[in-house]
Amino acid sequence: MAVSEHMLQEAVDKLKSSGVRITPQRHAVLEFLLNAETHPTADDIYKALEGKFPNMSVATVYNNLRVFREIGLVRELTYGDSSSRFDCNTSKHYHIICETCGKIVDFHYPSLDEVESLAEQITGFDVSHHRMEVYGVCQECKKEKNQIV
Amino acid sequence: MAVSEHMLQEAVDKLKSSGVRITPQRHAVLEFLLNAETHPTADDIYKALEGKFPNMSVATVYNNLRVFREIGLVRELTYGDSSSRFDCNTSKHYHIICETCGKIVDFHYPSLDEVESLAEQITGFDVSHHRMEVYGVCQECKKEKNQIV
DNA sequence: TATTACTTTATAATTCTTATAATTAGTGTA
DNA sequence: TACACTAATTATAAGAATTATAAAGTAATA
Repeated sequence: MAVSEHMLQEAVDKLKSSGVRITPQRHAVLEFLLNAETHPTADDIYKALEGKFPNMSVATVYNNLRVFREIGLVRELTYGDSSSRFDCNTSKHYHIICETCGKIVDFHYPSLDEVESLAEQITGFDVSHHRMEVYGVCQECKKEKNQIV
Repeated sequence: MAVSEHMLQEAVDKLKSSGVRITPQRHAVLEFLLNAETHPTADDIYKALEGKFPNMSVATVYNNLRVFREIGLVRELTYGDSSSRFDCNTSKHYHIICETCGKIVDFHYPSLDEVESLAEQITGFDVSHHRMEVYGVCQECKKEKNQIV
């Protein structure tokens, strides 16, 4: 129970007010996501909940993630070669990704409103949001590299 | 021949100096990418070159795109639900994407070196680069929306 | 020209995600 | 609480994008 019950309750309320039923599976996926330190894939979630719900289908995980995303409880992060990762976007933040081990670390920075407004002026789009990721090599992988050399 | 022969030659030289053979298929993929106004998918490229190379395999397109990417001639852009798109990253720029029709438009902005150096300080990563996309609705789709209403 | 290593081709396999249909189970109301 | 309505879950299959494999072809080099 790393995360406050409050946040979970808030999320459940948001689902209810959107007419979404609270099933045990759905509740478990939501709880897992809120407590996740990492940014899990659908399969991570599936594997984590297999013990509690031996009959659960992968489709259920995907269905629920889609519902959460549509309501705005969850952000879907898509990167190069692997599967999507899911993140509870409670606070605005960016991600920095290790090119060696794939680790994703949160990283706060004042939101780039300036970029959005400039893009709007240049392109004539109605801007809704933006995404940004920084790539590099994390400290652990740097150490390993040095040891090999 | 929208793109200067110079750029193509430069790219070919870069491949040669990396020990990569210049085959007709490889040359064609490269040329197509350099001339592309859009940001094509692997399948776009495959379809475009089918006429010239009736026996070409999709795997060849993927193989060559991987080679180009590894050498740094091409950037792979991954978005939500569809396939990767490929972009010759000759000049640093960002993309703005229409949430309605999926169109991708280039968009120049002073590179955010500040973000990179801050991220480096906070996280201890060795930063190599970053990506950013702005999302919104393009002018054409805005017009259509208004007409429907 | 012969050899070697790299490429292409054709095909199969993998992986991630979505669709389908039947069954199960929440939720509001009497 | 029981009922009925509808949504959600399950199991399975299908789909799409990408990668792996092995055989055949081809460029580069001596």
